[in-house]
Amino acid sequence: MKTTSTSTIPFSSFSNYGVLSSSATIPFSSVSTRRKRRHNCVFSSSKPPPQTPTLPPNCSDLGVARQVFDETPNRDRPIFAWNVLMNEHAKAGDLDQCLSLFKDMLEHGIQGNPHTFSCVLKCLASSGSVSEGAALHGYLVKSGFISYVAVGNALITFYSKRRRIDSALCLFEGMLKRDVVSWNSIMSGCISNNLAEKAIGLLVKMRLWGIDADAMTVICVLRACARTCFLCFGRAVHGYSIKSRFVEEANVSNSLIDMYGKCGDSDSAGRVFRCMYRRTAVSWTSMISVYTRDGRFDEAVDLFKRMEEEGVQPDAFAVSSVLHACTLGGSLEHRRDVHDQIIRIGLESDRVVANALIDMYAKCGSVTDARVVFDRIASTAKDVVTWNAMIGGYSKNSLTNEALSLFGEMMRLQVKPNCVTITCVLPACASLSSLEQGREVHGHALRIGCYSDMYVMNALMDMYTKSGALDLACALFDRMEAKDLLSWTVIIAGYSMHGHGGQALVTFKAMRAKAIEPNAASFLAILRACSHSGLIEEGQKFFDAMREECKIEPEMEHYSCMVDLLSRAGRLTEAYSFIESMAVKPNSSVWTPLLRGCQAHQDVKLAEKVAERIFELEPENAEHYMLLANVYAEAVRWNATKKFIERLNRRKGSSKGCSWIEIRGKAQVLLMGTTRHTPNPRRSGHCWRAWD
DNA sequence: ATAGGGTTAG
Repeated sequence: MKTTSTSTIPFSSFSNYGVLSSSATIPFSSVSTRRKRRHNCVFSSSKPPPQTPTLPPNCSDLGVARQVFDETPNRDRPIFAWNVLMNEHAKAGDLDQCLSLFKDMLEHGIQGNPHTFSCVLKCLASSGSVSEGAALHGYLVKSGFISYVAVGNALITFYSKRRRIDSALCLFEGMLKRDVVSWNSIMSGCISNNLAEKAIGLLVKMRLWGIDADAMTVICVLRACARTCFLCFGRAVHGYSIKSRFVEEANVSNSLIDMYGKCGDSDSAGRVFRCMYRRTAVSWTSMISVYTRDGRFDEAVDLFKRMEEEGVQPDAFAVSSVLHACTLGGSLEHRRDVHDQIIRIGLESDRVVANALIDMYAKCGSVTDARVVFDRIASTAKDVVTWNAMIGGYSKNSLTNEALSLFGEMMRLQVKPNCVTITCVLPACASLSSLEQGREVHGHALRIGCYSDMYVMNALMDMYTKSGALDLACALFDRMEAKDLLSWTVIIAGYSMHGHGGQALVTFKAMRAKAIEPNAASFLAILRACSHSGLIEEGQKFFDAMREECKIEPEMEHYSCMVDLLSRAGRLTEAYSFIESMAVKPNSSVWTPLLRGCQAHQDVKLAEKVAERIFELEPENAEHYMLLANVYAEAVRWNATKKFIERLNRRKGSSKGCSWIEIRGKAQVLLMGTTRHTPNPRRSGHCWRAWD
């Protein structure tokens, strides 16, 4: 080892080794044994008849093999036969069969060999309990099998996959013999257990130990770079993989694309993609995701279309990722094209694809289309994601009753909800202010055990504040050990909603004291609190702090909140000049609070001026005319009211009729006709309405 | 024996 002096930058220790001569030409031709994805057809129309122990059709000889094996007397069954059968069962995805064979083996007093144990550990890693694996670990130590590297490696993977990275690390440190696979396994375990930095540290150590990296090492390190956004190190690894010719391996290039994309360098990702000698479906999928992450949705969709043209059959992954691009920003035409292509390829019946389709249609506002896909999936084939996507779709589109009734159906069918389900359905309870339903969902959350899920806790608090139970929201807030920005924002908005402006201010300060940086939404919450409680100076201070200290550009809602704040306090001219000074063109939501202020403070002259600006912006919205009519009425300007209403009724093409009556010395304006712009009943103020 | 790509939440 002569590289110790340059080891501060790990890559330099790479470059000292140059090209790895022995394994450079055909480094990993044998690694391509990837688990085959089973294609689950979920649509009821094409459902195959149910059969109990399912074996893939091309593996029916496994059944025969098993039969022969079972009929053979134990003394004639070599250990090799046990291992082969166990491996085949594991490969077919039948882990129970594999494990029960192992138990039979032990009962027959047959001692396994390293192959047996790595197979069993693989099964336990994907389905078993930690205690079973730990028991086996104990046995392996006692029997001495632990000294086989392959056995130790399999144990590392087992502990990593069961999220016991400490045990994996402890085992790794204690290993007497380690090979590349040991290092790759522990690095990969660290990465999937959120210890990507540790993985990079391990790589440095590995180089110091003089162990040569292989293609898998490069793939692991690239994943660590992607996780930590360590672009410069990722570039160094790229350089190394060119020198070592690992880059010729499609899997390495795919990881490079992913790394560049996740580090925000989509141009480099594109360069790697274009330079590839042979692109696999994974390469295309990775590149589609890179463009999607970068907001280049059209390019993502184009790439998907090109994929098939260039002879690579898109799989469920490619399709799901392009659907994600369509969800975030594709045109209607793109969505139709992609859906047609999916049907043509025959992937519409894949469960993940169907779920992505539901999500796409729901997020793009066509809940009906989403529901069509949802209904086409056989009820036995629906998974939690399917239900969540549909319920969440209803929630997001303000179809609260549909969201709640679908959740009810899910419960009736005894589909087990998860934390995501809870966050999908809670907004529906919140928007109905239905404390009863909200509490019921809370009960489900308790039963599932969502108390450590931040999303659920925030959604619960939001629901309680909106259902009038601020005290319950506060109790949850106090009990949370970890609070994020959203938790604070929800509780500040809650105080604001219930008129506790002072408490909102205190909470906002407490949040900043914890070094949590407010965003646009939390500023809106605190501004609303100031406006509702008449805290004018404080509101102005927050508005200035938002722009100057936090460098957040105010959105229309912030402006309208400030106008509301000033207008309520009667500082109407100030509000007017505030609007005039805005950097962006104000819309009607900024003007209307001022018009309401004019009504409350009976400033007819300013009201007329403001109203004309609003009429220009939205001439079709009857609400605005009503507002001005009410200003006149409020100020007991009978003639003006009458004249204005006559003007309204003369308006060409107006489908609405307007009238007014006097009750107890006050004018009440009546609007008749169909409502294109459904008014908010909470804001109706002095007007009465007679619809149709 | 080890690895990479996708979907649902605020």
